[in-house]
Amino acid sequence: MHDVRLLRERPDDLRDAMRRRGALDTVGAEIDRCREHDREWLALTQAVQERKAALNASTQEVARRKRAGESADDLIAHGRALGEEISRLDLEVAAAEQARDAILMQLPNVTLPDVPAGGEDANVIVRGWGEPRDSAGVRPHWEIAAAHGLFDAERGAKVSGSGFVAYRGQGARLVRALMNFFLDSHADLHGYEEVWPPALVNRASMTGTGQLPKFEDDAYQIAGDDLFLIPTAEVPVTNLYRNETVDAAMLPKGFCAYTPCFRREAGSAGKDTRGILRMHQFDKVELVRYSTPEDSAAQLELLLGHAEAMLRQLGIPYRVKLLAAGDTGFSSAKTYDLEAWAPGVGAWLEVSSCSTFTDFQARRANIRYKPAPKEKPRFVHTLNGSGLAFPRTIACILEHYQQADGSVTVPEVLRKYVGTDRIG
RNA sequence: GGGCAGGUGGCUGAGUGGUUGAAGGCACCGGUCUCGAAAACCGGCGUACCGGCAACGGUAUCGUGAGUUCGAAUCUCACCCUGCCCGCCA
Repeated sequence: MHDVRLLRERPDDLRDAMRRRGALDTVGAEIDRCREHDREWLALTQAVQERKAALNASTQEVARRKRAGESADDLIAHGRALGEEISRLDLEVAAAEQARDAILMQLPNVTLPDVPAGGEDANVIVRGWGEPRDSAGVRPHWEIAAAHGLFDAERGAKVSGSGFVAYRGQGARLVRALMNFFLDSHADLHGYEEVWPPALVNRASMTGTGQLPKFEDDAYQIAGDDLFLIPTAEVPVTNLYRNETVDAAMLPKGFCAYTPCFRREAGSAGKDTRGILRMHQFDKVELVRYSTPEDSAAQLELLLGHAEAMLRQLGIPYRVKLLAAGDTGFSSAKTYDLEAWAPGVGAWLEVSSCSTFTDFQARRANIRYKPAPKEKPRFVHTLNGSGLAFPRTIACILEHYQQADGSVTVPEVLRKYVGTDRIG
């Protein structure tokens, strides 16, 4: 959610931000309508406040006269008429405000100056790490998994539907190993506080981080209880401090959390659907950071480094991609994707997405901090990134560490968690 | 899920439908006093929005939303949350 003042005072900056995302064609007219609603809201607000002041004065006079034992019938009639007018105006104010905010809530965040304008063609590979393995002779992860019984897509589909798998045997063990390895690393080495949050959240939380109202169709909703299955731990963890003013001494603050993630993936049928690359339910360890506005750019690099460390520890080659404005998510101001090399499918797989949301989420969720005891509270900046998403990491491990005999060498750092140095 | 009791400012805690944005206390800030501090005393002390260069003025705000009324913290309804008891459950 943007500050209304951006709309009111610097509409050209807002328009320019939408242009860099390639979204001006679709939202340009909306911005104009939004400004019109705002002007209307302002005029109506002033009109209704004037009448409320008059009514309050009249009411005081009624009270005074009653105490004095005088008649106030004329004022009461006057008040009744004013009250009716106020009721009408109040409805109009609310309508204008709602129309304005409905548009404002649907406008994506303004990207930072160092984010390239344009669509995905303008994405920039910032750096790479490791030697991508030659694809020749490397089987895709689903074949390896099938050979060793690591996950069961057929029965997952029977139990739940397509897009769900049951990890089994060493596959299930690998999931648990990743969970422990990631959480141990972030909590013990990178200084994050470990959180085990709720996996069902309410509407206010989903709105706070930007999933609602625009992307309601992407989320699973619980029938009968206005609750949603979380699409990422970002939602419950960022919303931990919703409607709070945090202690400035707490910043910067990092949380790491393992959760399953649930996504309807409406509209993405057929894309990357082989194996476990795109699931309705998957596991992820998420990193969430709160920072001051001044510090958030540096915090994003720090966060990115923590996610990268996981791939380095696992020994999986990857590259860092800075997303162009048009490819950057709705709430994000700047996003780096971490793409790991999967030689079996011959593709770079997005295993992490690290973003700064500036004050976009904090404004929606009303998360503030007091810079100094006497100063006014300011919105914090929120950041988050995967550290890492499990299924694609598993795909990369199975393919990168695949041996000629079809077995898979377990990455050094995972051996104590998996309990073996070889799968299959 | 059923029953009971509650939700008031940073905290605590009053509040007969009519100068209640809200007593009192604590905390906090400024001042007097003091070598300094404490105590005492005096004064100040929420937030958001609108108008104004500003001083300041206005509107809203007592869990949330609706309603009754000239006027609601106070009355009505719904919902949310907290505590306790019962039931159920890992």
